[in-house]
Amino acid sequence: MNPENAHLPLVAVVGPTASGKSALGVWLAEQLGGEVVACDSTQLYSGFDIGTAKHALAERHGVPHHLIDVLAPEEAATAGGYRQMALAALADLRGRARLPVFTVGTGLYLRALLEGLADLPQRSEELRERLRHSALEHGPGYLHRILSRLDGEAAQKISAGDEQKLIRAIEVCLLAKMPLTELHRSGRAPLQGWRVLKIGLAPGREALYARIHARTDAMFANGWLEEVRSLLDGGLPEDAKPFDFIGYRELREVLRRRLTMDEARAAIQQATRRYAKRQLTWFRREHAVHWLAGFGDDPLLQQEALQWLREHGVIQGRGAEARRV
RNA sequence: GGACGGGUGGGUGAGUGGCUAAAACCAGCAGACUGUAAAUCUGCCGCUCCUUGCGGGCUACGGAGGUUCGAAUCCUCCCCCGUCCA
Repeated sequence: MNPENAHLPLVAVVGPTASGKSALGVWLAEQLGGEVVACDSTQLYSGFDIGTAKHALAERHGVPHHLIDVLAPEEAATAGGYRQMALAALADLRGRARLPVFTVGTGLYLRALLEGLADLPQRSEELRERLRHSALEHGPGYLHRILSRLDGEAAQKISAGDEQKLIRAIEVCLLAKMPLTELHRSGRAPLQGWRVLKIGLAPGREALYARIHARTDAMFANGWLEEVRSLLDGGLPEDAKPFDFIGYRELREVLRRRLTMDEARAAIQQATRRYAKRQLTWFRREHAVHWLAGFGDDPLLQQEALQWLREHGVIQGRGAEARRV
């Protein structure tokens, strides 16, 4: 087999927020000669550090991290864009014979990378604006009726209340001049040349929630509010995409004096709990995940993870040897 | 001590005689999701039984009685909370 196409191992650590994905990712990378690749829609943005739980340099233990701080706050993250960047990162790692260790919070992005995306038109802000406008004029149900006409099958799958998904579906149909369903049928291009090993972190619900609460408090103590203040003082528009992220929107409201710190804290903890739940729902459906019950910073769990990877052909201090696997 | 106002399901809070296991919202649980995904959306949400049905039973609107064919809704007394007057 020619090395360019050899199936090299790729590790993906999935799990809900605050389950210790980064800690496990760094540790595994250290043990196995790898580098961390973040798969997180929020860590993509530079400047938004505390609330997105980016590892500080010291916590990275010298392990290179990729796909963190690669977008300016004014830019828009998308699944397709992430896929492109991740493919580039993978090519780089392959060239240097390093093991990629993905830390995955955004399930959609991982799926976009591994399974590919159908070849669909990109979003068009102008078209979306027009659709939103006529939706307002014609009242509820309008977008759903439009989609039914363009693509009945897609309309059945999307709830009439889900404006965001309806708009994307309509947008695709109009721009491609073809039903979305048909475009989906033409298939996607899955990732080639990598053998994916997924490890899932599944701490108990109560313990996870407790961590979420504690982490929120720690973020507050680390000057999260100050970070938000300086982002806004630096001239960033209040409606920049990252201000939609959990915590950033609440702290923006604190600075506008529409929320007290205590209210913000409670709202953030709650939103984070719900987010973790949605992640769990998504990851439960992910195929072939090796689930470990606990947190990623637990040494015992780390050993288990390492053991499992070894059993599956990931070789310590890999590099040239791994190519022979 | 007196005068009002109020006590409703985990929370807020609608409901002033039957259409009410009780609006709405929140929380919670479950789920969907191929380019906004830390987003967006959907379902369930007192207990229980079965032949899982716009099905049956039980419990529920501070407490105890009462009126009524029927009460969260009306009456009586009691308890508690708030405001005001002494």
